[in-house]
Amino acid sequence: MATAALHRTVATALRARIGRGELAVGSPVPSEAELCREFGASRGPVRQALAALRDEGLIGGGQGRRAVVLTDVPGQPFESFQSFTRRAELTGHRPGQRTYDIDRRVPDAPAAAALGLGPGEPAVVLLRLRLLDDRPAMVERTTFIPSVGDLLLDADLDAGSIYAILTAGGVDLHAARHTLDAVPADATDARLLEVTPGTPLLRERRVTTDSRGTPLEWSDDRHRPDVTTITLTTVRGRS
Amino acid sequence: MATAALHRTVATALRARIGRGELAVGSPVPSEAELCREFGASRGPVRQALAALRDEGLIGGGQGRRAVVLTDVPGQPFESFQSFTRRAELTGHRPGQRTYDIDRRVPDAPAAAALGLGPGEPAVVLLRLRLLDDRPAMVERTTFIPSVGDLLLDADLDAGSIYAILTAGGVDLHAARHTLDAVPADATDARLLEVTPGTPLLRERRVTTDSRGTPLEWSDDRHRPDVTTITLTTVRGRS
DNA sequence: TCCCGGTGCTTGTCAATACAAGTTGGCGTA
DNA sequence: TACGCCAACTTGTATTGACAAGCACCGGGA
Repeated sequence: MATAALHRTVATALRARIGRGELAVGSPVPSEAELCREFGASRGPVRQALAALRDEGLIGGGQGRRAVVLTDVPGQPFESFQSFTRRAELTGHRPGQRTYDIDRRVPDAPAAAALGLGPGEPAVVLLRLRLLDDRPAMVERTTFIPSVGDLLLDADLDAGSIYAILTAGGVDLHAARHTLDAVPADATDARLLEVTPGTPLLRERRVTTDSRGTPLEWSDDRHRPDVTTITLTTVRGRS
Repeated sequence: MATAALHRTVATALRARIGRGELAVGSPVPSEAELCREFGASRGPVRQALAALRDEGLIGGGQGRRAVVLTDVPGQPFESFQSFTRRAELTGHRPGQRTYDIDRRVPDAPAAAALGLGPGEPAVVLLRLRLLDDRPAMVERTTFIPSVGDLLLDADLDAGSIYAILTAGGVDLHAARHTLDAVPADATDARLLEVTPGTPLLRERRVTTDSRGTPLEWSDDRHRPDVTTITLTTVRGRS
């Protein structure tokens, strides 16, 4: 962290300017040449930084045209997708949590399958309710492989973000595959989220892997749609 | 299409190899040096191609480590997120559609707001049912700004993909912002999707913009969760 | 046997340069 | 005035070269 890579420095600076409104939505981003002069960099790192912002949907543009600020709302990149706490903070709300159960035991079949565990192999299973400004927002049923989950057994789960605990513990959360659909609230969902059974809930099932493709975590999250929604931006890429 | 850019060529070739299983899941991707030799390219374009696959979640890896194939299922990049037809084809299903209404008129308030239209300004409003293997899958309520929607008024909407018609007509669909939640089926949803009213549906609201940030299209899509789900992959980026 | 360290390979970062391709705006002409 | 063309600017693409940082493996020494 001593001296960050140049392209990260540029990207972070531009993100900050957009966030502060210094670069307003609709206004043009400084040209590559200007950014090169300002940061004393060559075009390589500057273009890397701009490509990152482009992928996040913050800026648009095209060949021959100056890039333009499209929005100042970041479109749920990986970190805020992974961490309820982070997402809440970014949107200006207060996150909370109530842990109902955490235990080391044999997980149910879908979890075992997603994590690639053989029958009878144990895992760390978690049931947690997430709150947004003290209102029930999401029920979290998460299963971790033992080497990851063991980091959580001794931690104070009602204190903060699991994501923060894991990354601080050196866990390499690299990619996640999400499947979204809608389900009626079952009895447990209804009780914890304080809705009537059958209420439509947004379900997000997810498996998170490290950079080698090893599954680390499987989760079945159910959102109260009047409290939390999922927003994301997609950008026309190469293909 | 005469001669594609080199980095696109490399990316497309690698995607194809992964799709065909030639590069199996879990196996290492050829090193940058090998790809340079194979395609007669320098490291720049090769690295650009690998970065694209990394963003799509197809490969993982890290400094000093060979990249590894993570999955052979592409994680809904922009195109397949935008086009029901494309998504269906990629997953091996047969798309269909029934157009119930298309008209030029003043849109409802949410649509007008999303498209930045003043009160009384007209737009092209569409109501369509999408089918997957002849089963009702999704109700599409889409509103286009006039310059875009006019391309559709004369087209045969039951023939193919709107996305294809628009891009062929030179429309610059660049980025989309999606908001996902769950709602109970209303009377129209229930009739078209052949479910009982109140059934939980996955709702996707989306505004698509061009590369300057001008809104082109607003849509409220409701999915039957037992027929279609939304899957996507997120990758830990820079930030 | 186990651990340590070195070595070579691989990816990450950056510079300087060159040309292609597209956009924008202004100038001159019809 | 209106149109078209050209010049300047901007981004896209690609090369070459260089060094840093991390990883995997193998061999030697304790």
